[in-house]
Amino acid sequence: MSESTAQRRPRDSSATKALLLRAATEEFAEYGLAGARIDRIADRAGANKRLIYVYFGDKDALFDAVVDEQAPTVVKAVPLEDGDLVAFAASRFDYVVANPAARRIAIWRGFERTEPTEAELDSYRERLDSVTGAQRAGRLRADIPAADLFAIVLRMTESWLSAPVGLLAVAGDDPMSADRLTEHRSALLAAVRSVVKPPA
Amino acid sequence: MSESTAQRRPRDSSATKALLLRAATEEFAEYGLAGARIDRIADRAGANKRLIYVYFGDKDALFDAVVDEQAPTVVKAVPLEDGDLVAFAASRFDYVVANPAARRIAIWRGFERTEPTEAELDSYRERLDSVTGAQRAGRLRADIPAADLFAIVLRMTESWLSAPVGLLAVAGDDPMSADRLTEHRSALLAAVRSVVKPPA
DNA sequence: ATGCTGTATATATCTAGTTAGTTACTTCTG
DNA sequence: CAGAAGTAACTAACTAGATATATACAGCAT
Repeated sequence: MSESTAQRRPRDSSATKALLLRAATEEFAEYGLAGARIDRIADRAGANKRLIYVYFGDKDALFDAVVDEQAPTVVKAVPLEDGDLVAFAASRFDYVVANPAARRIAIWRGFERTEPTEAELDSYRERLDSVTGAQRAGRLRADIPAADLFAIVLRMTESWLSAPVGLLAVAGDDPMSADRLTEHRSALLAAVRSVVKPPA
Repeated sequence: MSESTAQRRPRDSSATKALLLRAATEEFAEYGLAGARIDRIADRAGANKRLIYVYFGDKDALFDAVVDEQAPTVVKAVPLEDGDLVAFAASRFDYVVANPAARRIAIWRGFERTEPTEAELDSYRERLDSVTGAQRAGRLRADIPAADLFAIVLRMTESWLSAPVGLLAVAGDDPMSADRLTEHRSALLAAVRSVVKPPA
C-alpha cells in the first residue's frame, strides 16, 4: 500500500540536499541551534536523517550551511546604493516582512557563533564605505560615525517585527496585518529620514 | 575531606532560592531555554539540583521565574517620564550596557514564549500613555503613532550591543571599550533626538 | 523528634550520530 | 538489446551518551 499512498520523489541528491537545507533553515529559525531537532529536520524535508550527515556533516555544520547561505541572499536582496539609507531601510523592512526566518537566523547566529566570515566582513566594509561616501558628499549627516549610523538604521528596520509582544498587544488590533505593516512602514521611513538627514 | 574544603553556607532556603534564580538568569542569558543545562545552573549556584525542582518546578517554570523577575526590574531601572524618549534612551542604553543578561533574556523570551503577563501589559500601557501625552503637548512628533515611535526608540537603544559581529569587526578596534561606548552613546542620543523632535 | 533544607544516586526519556543494509539508477558486456 | 555488475541515493533500526526528573536518604533547627 505504501506504493500507492506515499508517492516517492525521484532520486536526486542535489534536490534532496536543497530540501534538507530549506527544512533546516525553518527548523533553526524556529528553535535555534540548541532547540532544533535533527529528526524534525529530516521529517520536514521528507528525507532520511542519515542524509544530513552525508551531505552536511554534523548539526553545527548544518547550521553553518544555513547561515552561509542566508547571509549573501540578504545582502543581495537588500542593496545599499550611494549611501541611501532610507531606501535601504525600506528594502530591508520589506525583505524581513517577507522572510521572517532570515531575521531569526541572523539573531540566533549572533547568539551562538562569534567568528564572522571573510565574505561577511567584505559586505559590511562595502556598506560602511557607501555610508562614509554619502556623508562626505553631504547626503547623510556626518556628526555620527558611519558604523553607528548604519547600526542604528539597521535595528530601526526591525523595530516592529522584534517589538515585545506586550507592546504589540497594547498597541491595537493585529499589529501584523497588511494595513498595519504599511502604516508602520511609513512611520519607519519617516523616522529614518529624520535620523540620517544632515542638520540644516 | 569534603567537609573541610567546601565551606558550607548556613541553611537558608530563601538565600538558596535567590542564588538559584541568579544562576538561572546567567545560564539562560548565555544559552537560552533549550541550551541551558539544569546541572550547570545548580553548579553555578553551588546548590543541589533537586532544589530547583523543589523551589521552582521544572525547567520551563524556572525560565518563567527568571523572566518574571527580570521585567519589573528593567521597568523600574529605566523610567519614562513625561514622554521624554531621549532620557529614556540614555537610561536604557546605560542599563543594558551594565546588564547584558537583561537584553538576552528579553530576546530569548520573545523567541520562546508568547503570552505577555498582565503586569507587562500595564507597564507598556503606561509608557504608551506617556508618549501619547507628550505628543499631544507638542514635545514629541505626532506624525508617528505612539507605539511605533516607542518601538523604534526601544530598538535604537540596542543598536550597538546587538550589531552583527561582522559590522563591529570592521568598525574599528574594540567596539565595546568604555570610550567607544561613550562615543556611541552620544551618537545614539543625537539620533533619538532627531527622530522624536516635532517637525518645525 | 519532626519538619524543613539539603545531598547522593537512580531512572526514564531524548537525541545526535552510526551501522548495516535496501532500492533505484547507470553502465558495461555479450 | 538483455541482463549482469557496479554505484549512488536512500532507509530503518540501533547505540552511546546526555539530560530532565524522581526517589531515597541525611543533617540541621526549632
